[in-house]
Amino acid sequence: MDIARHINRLNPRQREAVLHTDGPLLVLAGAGSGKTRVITTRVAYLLSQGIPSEAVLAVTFTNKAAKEMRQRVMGMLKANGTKPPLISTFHSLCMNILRREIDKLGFRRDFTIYDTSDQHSLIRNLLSEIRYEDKSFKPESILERISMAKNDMPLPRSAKKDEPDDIEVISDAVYPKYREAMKTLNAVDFDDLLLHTVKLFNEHPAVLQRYQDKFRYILVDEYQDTNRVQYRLVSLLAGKHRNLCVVGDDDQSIYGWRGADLGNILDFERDFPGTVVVRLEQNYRSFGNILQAANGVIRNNRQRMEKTLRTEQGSGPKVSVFRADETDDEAKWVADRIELLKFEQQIAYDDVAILYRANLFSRPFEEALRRKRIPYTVVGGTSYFEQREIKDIASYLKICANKRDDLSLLRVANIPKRGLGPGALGKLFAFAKEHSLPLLDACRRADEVLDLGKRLRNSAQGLAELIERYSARFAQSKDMSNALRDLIDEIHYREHLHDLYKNQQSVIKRIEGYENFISSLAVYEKEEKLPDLHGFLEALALTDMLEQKDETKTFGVTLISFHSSKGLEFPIVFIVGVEEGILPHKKSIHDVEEERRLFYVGITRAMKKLFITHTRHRVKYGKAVPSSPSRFLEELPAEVTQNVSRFADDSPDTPEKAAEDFFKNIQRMMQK
DNA sequence: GTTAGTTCTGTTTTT
DNA sequence: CAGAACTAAC
Repeated sequence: MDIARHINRLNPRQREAVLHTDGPLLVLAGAGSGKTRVITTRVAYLLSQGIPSEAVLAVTFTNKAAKEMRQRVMGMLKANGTKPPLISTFHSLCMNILRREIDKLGFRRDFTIYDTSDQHSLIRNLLSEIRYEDKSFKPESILERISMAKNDMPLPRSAKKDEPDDIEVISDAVYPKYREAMKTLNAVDFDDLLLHTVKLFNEHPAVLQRYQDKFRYILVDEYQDTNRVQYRLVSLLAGKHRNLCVVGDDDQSIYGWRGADLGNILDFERDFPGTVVVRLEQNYRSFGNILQAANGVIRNNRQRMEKTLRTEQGSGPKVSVFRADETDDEAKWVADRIELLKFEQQIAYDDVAILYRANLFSRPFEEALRRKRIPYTVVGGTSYFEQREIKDIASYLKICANKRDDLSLLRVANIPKRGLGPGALGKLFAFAKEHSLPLLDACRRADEVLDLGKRLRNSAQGLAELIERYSARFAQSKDMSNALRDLIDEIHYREHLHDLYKNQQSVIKRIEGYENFISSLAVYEKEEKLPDLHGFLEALALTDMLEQKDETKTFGVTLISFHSSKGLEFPIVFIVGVEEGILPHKKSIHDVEEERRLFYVGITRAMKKLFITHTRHRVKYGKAVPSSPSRFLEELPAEVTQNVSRFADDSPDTPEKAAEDFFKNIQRMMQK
């Protein structure tokens, strides 16, 4: 059979991971050890053993990973026409469970998903409700604390335990109100998707059992990134049949700050007795010197499972370390080097990546590359969904889909201007509260709202009528994209944009934005078997369906953060800004080990040649300040690195030295 | 109800 | 320095 061929090509460890189908299995997959291949082959193998597709579940974090896995599994299965199993992100898995079962928790099945900015505005509303006027609190820090609480993270109580600081007090006050509000709004946030599912399983054992018996074989990718709630979810689901395979690399755990709990992977053996551990340490990606650099660095972490990456490739060139005088020199040097590589070694620009700690460091490199006419793409940045016109239109759809979603109604109530400003809405809102009605109903019954002018009553009723009418039209699920277009026309949204922005260019951009949105609705309708508005809004919240157009092909040199680079590989890698305060970032200094892992992730992206750069002076907010080399540089084994700085010494940064270096530098330039 | 001036802040990111 | 968010004056 076909599958045997795939299995034969694996190394012994990999094969072990594939063939161990029953009972708990922990696969510690080092960087570049062929992890995806193992996972895919394992899934295909399970199916070839006669296990029905429906009994297999693979969970990932991102849609991208899910998609990739799906494609590769399908590629292996295509010959024998087996149905692919469910490969899903944590969130869409929970979404699908809740869509069926959430009424058991007192929500309606037409619930809405709130994204971060929805949460943001809810918090703001709640704060003003408590009449908390102090503006020094950012809603996002409250949100952060709420999210931490939900994910059961030990909250960093103020170091001294005498009295909780203000942000704690206010968060503790807001949290219960937040939960309450979410329930009346019939909305759940991203954390809730997971949390409610766990709650559902805990409170309804029969439901849990149904899913346990359905998914008899479970696989979790990137297990080192799971948080406590995800851990609980997985334990519950796999609790009965215990055929749980988790794959991950504790050394690549770089999401502690958003709740990932390294303990999940470190304690897996303890939590699941009888676990078989497979270590994949054979690396197929990088030359030996790069691996030695990586091993040398990660060795310094205490909290980890011992592993050492090996390769059968040669050692390759040494890791070059360059020290620039300041930010622009660093960028210029990198650009020069890339150009040189291109000419001397016929390297394609696509093979090169520049990695940094924070996105804002991309600027000088963009500039330097542009000056040299070197093509590049910056990965990361603001997402499409943040755009105003998208939010506006999406809010209209949300209120049509879930008539209790006051927040979305609030957002669109005065877009375009209907005279429903804060004053009028406040009165409507008070009325709604008084009669415990959704805001939409309050608008419909605006006649009964005292001290509201006639015009405003008409406005509110008109709005309610509009929403009801389109809601009914969308509910028919026929030709939703045309309905949306009519809605946009009817509210004169285009004209609204013209009023809002005097710059023609940006108006055109935004019109393109919503046109794009409409066509993605059209695409959704065409591709989905049973399209409905909820399905579309889910896809919108849970997938990257809108920004997938240019994902696969990056052009030229790739500029990317360490975090986003995880999982990728490049023949040539530049790691830049490796300085104290940046690579162990000053705000993350409490978890130096995670910062070290970040560096490790960066190093292990490189296949053939790695450059590491740092500067003596960094331009920060317009001013140059002295900057010292990262402590991690000392951890690079000397035998695999070479210093390629103009000044070979590692002298401290005294004025005398600086002058001397300057002089040497001049001399060098004269010799050229 | 807007628009221009002002203050403030400044990691990492996915769902 | 630069972008966001907020305030004060039209």
